Amino acid sequence: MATTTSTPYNPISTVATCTTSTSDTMQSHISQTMYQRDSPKIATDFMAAPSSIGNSHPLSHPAGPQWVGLTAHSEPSPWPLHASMLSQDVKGTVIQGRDDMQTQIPHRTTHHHHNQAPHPGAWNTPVTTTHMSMGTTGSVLSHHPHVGYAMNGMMSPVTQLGAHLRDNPHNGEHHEHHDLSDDDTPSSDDLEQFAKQFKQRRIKLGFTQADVGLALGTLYGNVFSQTTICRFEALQLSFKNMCKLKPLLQKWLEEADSTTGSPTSIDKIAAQGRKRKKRTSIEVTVKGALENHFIKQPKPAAPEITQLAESLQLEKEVVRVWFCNRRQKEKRMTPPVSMGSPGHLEQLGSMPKHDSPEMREIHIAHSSPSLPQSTMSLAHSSPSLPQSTMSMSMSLANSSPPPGIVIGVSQAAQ
DNA sequence: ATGCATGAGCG
DNA sequence: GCTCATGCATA
Repeated sequence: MATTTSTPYNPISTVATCTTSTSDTMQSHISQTMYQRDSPKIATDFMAAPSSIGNSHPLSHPAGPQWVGLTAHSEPSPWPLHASMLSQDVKGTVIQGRDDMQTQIPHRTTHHHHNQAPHPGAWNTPVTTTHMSMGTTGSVLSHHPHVGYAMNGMMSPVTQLGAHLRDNPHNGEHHEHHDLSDDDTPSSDDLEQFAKQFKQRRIKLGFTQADVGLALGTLYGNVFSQTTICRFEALQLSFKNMCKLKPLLQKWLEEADSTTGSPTSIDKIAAQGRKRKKRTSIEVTVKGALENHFIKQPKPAAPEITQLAESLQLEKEVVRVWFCNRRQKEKRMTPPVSMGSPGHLEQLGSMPKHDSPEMREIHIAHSSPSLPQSTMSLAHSSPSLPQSTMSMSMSLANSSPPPGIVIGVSQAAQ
């Protein structure tokens, strides 16, 4: 059973095999530790990220219009970071002096993201275009394969990944993005490189992921959590999402780079919390069962979910969410590495990844999907299952591993 | 670093 | 009720 710790939310049944649960308060320390290694003890004491920015130029980005367009696309107005805070049940209120980090990151009140593309899976959407003028104007455009993301400055008009054309609602032909002076849709390669470089610089500059997230908030009004920055670096976001964040991070990097040395003035925005359901801890065995179902049916219907939930003694909602998350995970950009056929991925948002030379070891797999444990362990060690491949092949041949199935990917994490 | 959760948007 | 972007809480 799962440990669903009930909370102000729903008094769950009673299943309580708590494994983890209410005693969470102390955990914060742990995470702190982790972060520290990230940041060599920077000047970020407490809330001060070396904000190069603050004093020098809070928001001066030379290229004003740049992602204004972006924002327009996604969020017309800078969010009002309300300091409204609700008390939360548990939560380390401010933690020890230093790291601060995510302790309590504000989550912007309401609106923020509603920038989804009109159609799912359409990476072609001008996510980051400066001005999207492409509506229908068929801009022809150039898809010259040039990769160029410049650290400082703008990126070259990139082009496109040839892989996701298929989703193109228009027929597979991608057109849009014409090169705008700055970046357009970067290629997966660009993103990967940028992410890597970003991480390096960030660490060198002594910032933690959390610092960056906050800085983005003060700089551009867009606060992000440590989680998001982390995922960006690890390419664990959807392609579209990566594209959206890239310009921001790039900008930040430029700022940070140029203003090294200056102290920060980033202030933390008040954090607030809202009652949030306690995280349900699903047991391994149960997870295995869920994984199994997922392989067979990634999108179970309501009744199916209900049934499953019942048999697993989980709340229906928990199961539903689990599937949602699982599906989402499958769409991540991260390396379905060495996929057999990048071209025909289901629709994943995952990009046509090519194996990156450096990290990742691939394990060929083949365990029968019916083994929860194995599945689990795999899932465990490799956060990113080559699901697409996996699920496909698995579902097709439930026990005969097609050649080239990747099962485990271990990425090098800093 | 990642699991489960929330919520806007959408159909 | 799903997808997506995002994040709290955790391991």
